[in-house]
Amino acid sequence: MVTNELKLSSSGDRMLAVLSLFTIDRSEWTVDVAAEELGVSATTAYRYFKRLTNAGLLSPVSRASYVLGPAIVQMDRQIQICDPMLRAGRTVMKDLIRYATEGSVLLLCRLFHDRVMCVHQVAGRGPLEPVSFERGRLIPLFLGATSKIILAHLPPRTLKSLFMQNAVAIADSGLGNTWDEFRQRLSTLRRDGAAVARGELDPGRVGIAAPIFEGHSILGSLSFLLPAERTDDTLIGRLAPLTIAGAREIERAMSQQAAAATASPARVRVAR
Amino acid sequence: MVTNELKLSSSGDRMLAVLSLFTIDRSEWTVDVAAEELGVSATTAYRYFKRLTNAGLLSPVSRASYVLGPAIVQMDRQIQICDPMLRAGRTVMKDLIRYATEGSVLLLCRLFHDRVMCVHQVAGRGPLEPVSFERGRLIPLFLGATSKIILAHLPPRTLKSLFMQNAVAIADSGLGNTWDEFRQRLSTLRRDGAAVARGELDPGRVGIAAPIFEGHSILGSLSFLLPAERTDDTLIGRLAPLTIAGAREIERAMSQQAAAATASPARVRVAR
DNA sequence: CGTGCAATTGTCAAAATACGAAAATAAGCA
DNA sequence: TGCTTATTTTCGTATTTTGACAATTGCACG
Repeated sequence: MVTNELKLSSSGDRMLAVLSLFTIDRSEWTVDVAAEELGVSATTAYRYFKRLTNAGLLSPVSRASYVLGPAIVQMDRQIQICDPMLRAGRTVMKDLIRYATEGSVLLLCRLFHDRVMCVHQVAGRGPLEPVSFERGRLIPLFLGATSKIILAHLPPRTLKSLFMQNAVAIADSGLGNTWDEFRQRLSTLRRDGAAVARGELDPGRVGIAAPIFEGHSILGSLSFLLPAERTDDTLIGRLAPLTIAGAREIERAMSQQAAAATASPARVRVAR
Repeated sequence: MVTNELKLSSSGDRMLAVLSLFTIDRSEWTVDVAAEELGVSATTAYRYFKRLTNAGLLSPVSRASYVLGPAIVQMDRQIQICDPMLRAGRTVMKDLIRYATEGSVLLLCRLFHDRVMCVHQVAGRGPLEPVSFERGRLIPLFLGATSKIILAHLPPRTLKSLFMQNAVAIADSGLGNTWDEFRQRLSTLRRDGAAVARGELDPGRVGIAAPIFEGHSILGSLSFLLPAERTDDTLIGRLAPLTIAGAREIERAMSQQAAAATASPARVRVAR
């Protein structure tokens, strides 16, 4: 029988697996239940929880339950302040949003395992319909411009195995029914330099996404989300090059940061 | 010789200690340097980094460096959405901020080890001077109204050991020069139900803080930060009871949440 | 202010694995 | 292509981890 549980060979991995139990749907765990879920004894589960609590990654709440802890909030702040892509992206995005029509949003996203995560979001002028793809949320690699342009730049062997395991999802999202079709579509995306998708994630929105690289490997993407009713091909034709240019700017800013960091050891000046 | 390094007896703890290497001042680490800092072999450090990277807690960046990873952003979102105190606090704070003068801020803070962390912040109307105590940031237990009101409600034995180890910091922050004075001041704070401090963290601000409990143990505090020039005793006299009432509301909302969660297993309904 | 029940922390020997050193690969870079 | 640096493997040994059980703590409830 094939299980889709991750094979965890070492004890350290098992302890970290505790963290992945905590999801939005199940945000509180008791030690007992977690022990059962993980397939370890209660004693061991208590040990894991204690360590994670000491590290601040978990925090006890009333009556024997635990939730994710404050160290996460702290580290998130650190990422906000220090993460190279986020730092570079923030500046560029603040600038770029001015070109957007009312009700638009800019997203900065990042590849994470086999999905894509939004790490920053800048809203434009005007009333804003809610964006379902908010900061911290994961979406599949096959849905939306944001994801597709990242997908298109994954290494061939990764693509092959993704295709094998997700043929249905891939067909559903219009990326082709055969491996050859799939390869073809992605190749086109790469040539165009940007992906455009209509209403794949949020019904009322059009997405335009450009890839962000570090060296030769794909890191994430920068995308415009525009209100569908006010978006035609002319607008897309104008904003696509802008998005691509923005992505290049982010890359440039990142490599400059990296160079500066090498010259004098990486220190960001901030109030502590 | 006394070292102030944490004694880490187990391997799991050592692995988690990797995470605490990452600070705002040193947000990028190479495996080699981290290995040296942790006092483990390079091989072991590679193992730790690999595990943490698999869990998404770290993320490689160019040229052999690592930074905190995307799982943290994801978990932070989860906390934003699910954390009982944050959920309860958000609602109450949005309401409460209306009572504040221009340029005010409301903070929701939480005890974390021997410090206090801001977990949520709501700005009032009007131009806002920067608040140094922003979300995710830690401050000592002895500085500012926010901290002092939490300190005042720690269990006696904790207070005793805190006093022993921080006599200087405590004296500096006006909490007393002797154990008896210290006890006296804290007792007064407890009786008042709220702490008031002027310019202890940000020079131009006055803080009014009320404690938030869960059961009998102190969890955190709710505080108003007001612009000092527009704040007199009359205003403080009005806002202090409001702050206290807000804290009680948060407690009530939390216990209601907990009750609801027990009735039907804890699930928060959110778009995924 | 006990009493009882659940939560949590020791104890200990067997079993698993983490450890470091050195060698082997892989990955940039010129 | 070579060269340097980063990362993974290998392997025998020492250390930890693990789980069953016992002991203890800590609330909640009367």
